[in-house]
Amino acid sequence: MREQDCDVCEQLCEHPQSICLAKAEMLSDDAVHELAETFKILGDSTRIKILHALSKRELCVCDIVAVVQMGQSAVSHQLRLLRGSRLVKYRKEGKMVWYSLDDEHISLLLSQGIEHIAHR
Amino acid sequence: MREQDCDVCEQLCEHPQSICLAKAEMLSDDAVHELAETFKILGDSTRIKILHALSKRELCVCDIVAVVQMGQSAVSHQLRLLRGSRLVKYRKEGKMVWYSLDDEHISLLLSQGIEHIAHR
DNA sequence: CCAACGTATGAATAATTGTTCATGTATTAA
DNA sequence: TTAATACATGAACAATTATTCATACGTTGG
Repeated sequence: MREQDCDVCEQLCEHPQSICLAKAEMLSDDAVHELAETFKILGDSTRIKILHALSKRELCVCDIVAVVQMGQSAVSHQLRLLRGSRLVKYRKEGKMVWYSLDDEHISLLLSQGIEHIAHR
Repeated sequence: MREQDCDVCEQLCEHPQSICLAKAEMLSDDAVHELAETFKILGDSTRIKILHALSKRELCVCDIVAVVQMGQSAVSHQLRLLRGSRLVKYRKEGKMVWYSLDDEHISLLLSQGIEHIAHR
């Protein structure tokens, strides 16, 4: 989209071209929503601990419980959310369920976040 | 830390070495909290829209209002949160305040997230 | 089959969060 | 100075969320 394609109507403080371009480039509602959902899932201390632990090695649920020091039920609820956002995957082995990060994206997202907070 | 450094006490389903290693590698409470806070801020549709728009160009508040189509007050509140997490920076020019992403990390975080949701 | 273990889930509650409304502050122009 | 504009903020309310408790499910060993 070229800047010229944007209607230019003079109005108070607004900058119509910027607004029009920004609207044109906007992500779809679905994408925005899914993105927000994903980050929302990342936005919890318990889940960050779980993900960070899983970024090093596969763990079964009761190991995760021991690592993050929360109740088994609470951990299971969080794991469900993490599965729902495809941030973790799992495999069953008898009674146990082994969790790991869904792919390397997730590790990258985490490190990117760690870099952000490290930068001051 | 070597695996051998970990106490190995037999216990139900737990894998003491994994647990011990995971605990040793754990992020500090502060880091975990700050990381979670940062992602939590990213985890809202309105703020995603704002950040995505700002990833293309600097915008003043009333442009942002027009782009995300929310009340000025709501946008201001969200901008405050974004400033608080150092996700955006701003400069004043007369009556207007121009916002932009704080640094390239933020863009990367966004694209990383977009890649994640794109991967199905 | 039964009991025990590892994990998942529904309901309830407490805490957190987003938006709106009303109002406040800072800057500019008249 | 006054009025208008651009933006920020406090309080209140509705909506969402995390944890706990109780219980259910699925697998294994006896």
